[in-house]
Amino acid sequence: MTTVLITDDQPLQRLGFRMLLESQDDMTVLGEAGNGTEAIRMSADLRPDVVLMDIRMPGLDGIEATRRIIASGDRTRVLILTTFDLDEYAYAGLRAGASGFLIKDALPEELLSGIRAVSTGDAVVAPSLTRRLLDAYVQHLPSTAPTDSTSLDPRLAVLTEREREILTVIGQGWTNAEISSRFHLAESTVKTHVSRILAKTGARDRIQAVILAYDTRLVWPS
Amino acid sequence: MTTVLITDDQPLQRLGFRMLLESQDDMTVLGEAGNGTEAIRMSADLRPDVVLMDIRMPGLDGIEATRRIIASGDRTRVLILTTFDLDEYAYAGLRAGASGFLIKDALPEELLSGIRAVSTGDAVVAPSLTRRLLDAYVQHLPSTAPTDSTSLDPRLAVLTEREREILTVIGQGWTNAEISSRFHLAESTVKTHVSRILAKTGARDRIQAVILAYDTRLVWPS
DNA sequence: GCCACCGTAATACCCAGGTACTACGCCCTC
DNA sequence: GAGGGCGTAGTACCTGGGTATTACGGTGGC
Repeated sequence: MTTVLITDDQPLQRLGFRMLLESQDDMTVLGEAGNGTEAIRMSADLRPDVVLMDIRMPGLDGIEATRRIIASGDRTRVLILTTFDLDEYAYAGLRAGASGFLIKDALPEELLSGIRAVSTGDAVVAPSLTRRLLDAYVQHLPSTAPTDSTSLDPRLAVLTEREREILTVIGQGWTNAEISSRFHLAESTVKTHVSRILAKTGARDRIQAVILAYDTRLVWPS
Repeated sequence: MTTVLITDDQPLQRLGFRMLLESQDDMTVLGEAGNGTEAIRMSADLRPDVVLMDIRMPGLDGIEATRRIIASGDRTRVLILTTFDLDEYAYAGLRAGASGFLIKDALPEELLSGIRAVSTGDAVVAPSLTRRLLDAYVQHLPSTAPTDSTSLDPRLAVLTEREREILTVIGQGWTNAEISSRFHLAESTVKTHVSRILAKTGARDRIQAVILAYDTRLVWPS
C-alpha cells in the first residue's frame, strides 16, 4: 500500500488527484496540503511514502518544501508536478532532492505509474524533460571514442561546401532576400539551396536549420 | 502517423511487438529486422520515425547499429529495449545517440507512450534507470545556480514571465501550432504572444527570436 | 472605484518561406 | 563523350508566420 500526501494550492486540483488515487486499491491519500508550510508539517506527522508536490503555491513554495522534507531524513519521496514542462523551477526541484517530476496534464496512468515508481525508490521524469537530462548526462560521460573537434559534424557531412556556407548565414538569421543580395544570387537560387539543405539535414523549416547550425557549432551564441 | 521499424533477433518477440503496435491506429510497422545490419539497411530505405532496437543480436549488435543510424543524419529516432535493467550496454546505447531505453517487460502502454514520446523528439528512460541518470545529472550541475532569475539578461527583462516561457520554446523550434497544442492555448493567442515578444525585443521575426534565445542563454546548443 | 497590465482570444489580411518541377552550363570522372 | 554532381535560375503554388485591431475577464495598485 502506497501512502500519498497531496500538495496543491488549488482545491479542485487536489480533488482531482484524490479521486484518481483513491480509485486505486494500492494507494491511500493520507491528506491534502494547500501550501509548502502545511506540506512540511503534514509530511512530518503522517510520514507518507510519496508527497505529490505542486511548485507554485502562495507562501512557502514547492521547492523549499521539498528541500526541507528531504532534509528531515524521513524516507518520504517527493514527486514534483509542474504545470509546464519548461518550468524553470523544475531543475531547482531536482537539486532539492525530488525523486522526479511530471507534467500535470500527463495521462492518469502515467501519474499512477510515476507514483509507484517513486515509492519504490525509482525516479521518473516527464519525457519532454528527459531529453535535456539525458543530453546533459551524455555530455559528461567519459567518451569511448573522443570526437575530433576539428572534424565535421556528421549531420553536416551530407552538405556541399556552398550549402554549409548558406546554412551558416541562415544560422545568423539572414532572410532569403539578404542572402541573395549579399551573395549576388537570384532569390530563386537561394530558395533552391535552402530547400536542398532542409531536405538533406531533415530540418523541417529554417528555424530547425538555425538550431542545427547552433548544435553543430556552425555558429555560436554571442 | 508514427512509423516504426522493429529490430529483434527473436521472431516471436517481433511478432509480439508488431501485434501491439498494429493495434494502435496512429502507428504503422514498416518492417522487421533480425540483426543490426538489416536494421541499418532497412532504416535507410524505409526512413521510419522510430526504430525499436534490441541490443543483443547475432552479427552486428544494437549499439553499433544505433550509432550508424544516428550518424546517417536521418531524422529517425532509436528506442532501445533491454532485457534487464542492469544491462550495461544500455549506457553505451545512450552514447550512441539513442533517444531512450525501456525494459522489455514494461507494460504495453508504457512502450506505446514511449514510442510516441520518442517520435516527437522527447526522450524516455525506464524508471529504474532514471534514478541513476538523475543522480549523475544533479552531481554535474554547475554550482552556480543556472536558474538564477535575478540576473536576467536585460533584453529579456521587458518580457513577462509567460512571454519568456514562450520565447524559450520558440528557441527550441516549436511552431505556433505546437505551442498552442502543448500549452493548451488557441493559436491566435500564441500569435498575440509572439507578436508582443517580437515587438518588445526588437526581433524582426521568429528567427531572430531564436537567435536571441541562444544569445541570452534561454536555450543552449545541445 | 478606477486604471493599467496581463493572459486569453478572434478576425482579416499580407508576405516570406518552402515545395515541386524544370533547366542549363561547368567540371570531373569513368 | 556520356553521365553525374554542383551551382545557378525560373515558375507556379500553398502555408505558416506576422500584423493590426478589437475584446474581455482577472488582478493589483492607487
